[in-house]
Amino acid sequence: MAGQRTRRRIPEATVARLPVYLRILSDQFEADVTKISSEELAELAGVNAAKVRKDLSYLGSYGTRGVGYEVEFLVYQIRRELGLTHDWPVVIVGAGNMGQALAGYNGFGDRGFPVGGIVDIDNAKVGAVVGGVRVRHMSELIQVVAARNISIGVIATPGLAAQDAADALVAAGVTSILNFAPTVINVPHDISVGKVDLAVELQILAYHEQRRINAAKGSSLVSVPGESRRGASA
Amino acid sequence: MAGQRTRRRIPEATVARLPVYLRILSDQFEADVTKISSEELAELAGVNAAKVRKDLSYLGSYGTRGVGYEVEFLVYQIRRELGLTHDWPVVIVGAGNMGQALAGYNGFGDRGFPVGGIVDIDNAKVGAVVGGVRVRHMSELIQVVAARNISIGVIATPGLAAQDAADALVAAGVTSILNFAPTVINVPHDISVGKVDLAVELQILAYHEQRRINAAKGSSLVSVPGESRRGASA
DNA sequence: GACGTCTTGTGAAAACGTGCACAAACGTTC
DNA sequence: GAACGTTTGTGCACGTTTTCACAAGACGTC
Repeated sequence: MAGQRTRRRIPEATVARLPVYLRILSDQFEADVTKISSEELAELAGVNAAKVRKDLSYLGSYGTRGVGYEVEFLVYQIRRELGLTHDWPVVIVGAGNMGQALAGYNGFGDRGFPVGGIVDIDNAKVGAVVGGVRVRHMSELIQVVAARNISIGVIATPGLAAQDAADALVAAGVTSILNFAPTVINVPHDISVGKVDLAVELQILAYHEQRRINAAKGSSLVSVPGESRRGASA
Repeated sequence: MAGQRTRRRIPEATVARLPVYLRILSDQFEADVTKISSEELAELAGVNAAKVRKDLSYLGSYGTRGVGYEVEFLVYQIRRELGLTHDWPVVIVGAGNMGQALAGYNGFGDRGFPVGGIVDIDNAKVGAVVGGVRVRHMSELIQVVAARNISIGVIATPGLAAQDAADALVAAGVTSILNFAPTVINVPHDISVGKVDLAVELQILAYHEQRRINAAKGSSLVSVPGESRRGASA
């Protein structure tokens, strides 16, 4: 417990996997499992055991050789490293189809990201209540952000409005943005951006389907080469 | 056009960026732009120009030195490579919050992925119409898939039901799965899986926020190190 | 307390992805 | 038709990520 500073840099690829481990470990803890080996965790996460060990080693040496990792302790350490020891309220920009779905999605608040506000530029949508939160007008964004000290914004607007939404979020003081709009947004270099693009994901799958078909056509002799499960994030 | 077979293997990282280029190029085409340089496309896509050129070179030598790329032709080539010359109907498993939002989201059908069916295990949900499609019972999945020759399935169930949904999809003959449930699913090696996990994306952002805070605390002297915009594909 | 079994933690190698830098190719102008 | 400015296509070096392989440490047993 030597109040250690987070000075080591965790590779981005590892950061993207830690949430997956965290969820699995939390589930195991719920199921009264008290310890787990890298092998078991790897199996559940669908990755290689060596990768799990290297990933966890960035957090520190929290395992016990010959035994494994203590589930509860690991959960705590990952949560601490990811900054999940407290809630991070988010503000959603755009109260359309997508924005409403996100606001109504419990998996958000349940995992420490309560919807602290939702705004839309369309007056017709203002006032409606989705997911227990009243939709406010875009012009009030800065107040919404300030009121709950929000640092994460979610863009759920149509593609054309995404850049304006990003600009407004940055102006309001948000420093991390999760973009659901099908547009590349431009932000200052010190703002973190995550992207979720449904069409892109489907098009990647289409490519694999296409290859499958081409492969089958190319030679009916060879057994299907086949793609394996792709990784996360991104 | 020497009916060239797609025998070269395109790196996964490139495949993930092609849809982004495609969208930008389509927009440019709509705006009557006829040619574009790697520099311009890179700027719009938020990536390095050399990367754009290398990515496009996997499709073939379709640029003209000293000039750039012909937008319309590039659009055609990328669409061909990604297998987007025809529609890929998808079946959605789970008609809850998320499933309904997805079914109602036009960006799906608009981009060549019409909702060919939606199923749920809950009889109370069967019969409802979302996004113009009637919800059918899970037990009819195989007929739904067969009827429209569907090869892509979308899992929009709660986490606990995701593995069952995946098994059912595979049994029904689907070969690509996009998983929105917060669970790692196990599938045969010749099935492609894409994953979209909102909580994971938010947790990655939380990590960056956390680091920002730690950095600021660590030394008030040093200027903010700051994370830059992260890549695609969640 | 020595031995055997188990599992971590980590160097080092291999694979993969990125970015620089420049020759080759194109269009234009004189 | 030569000279020039432009932009592609790609070899090469670099950085990151993955995987292997194994020494070091923990536990249980005799």
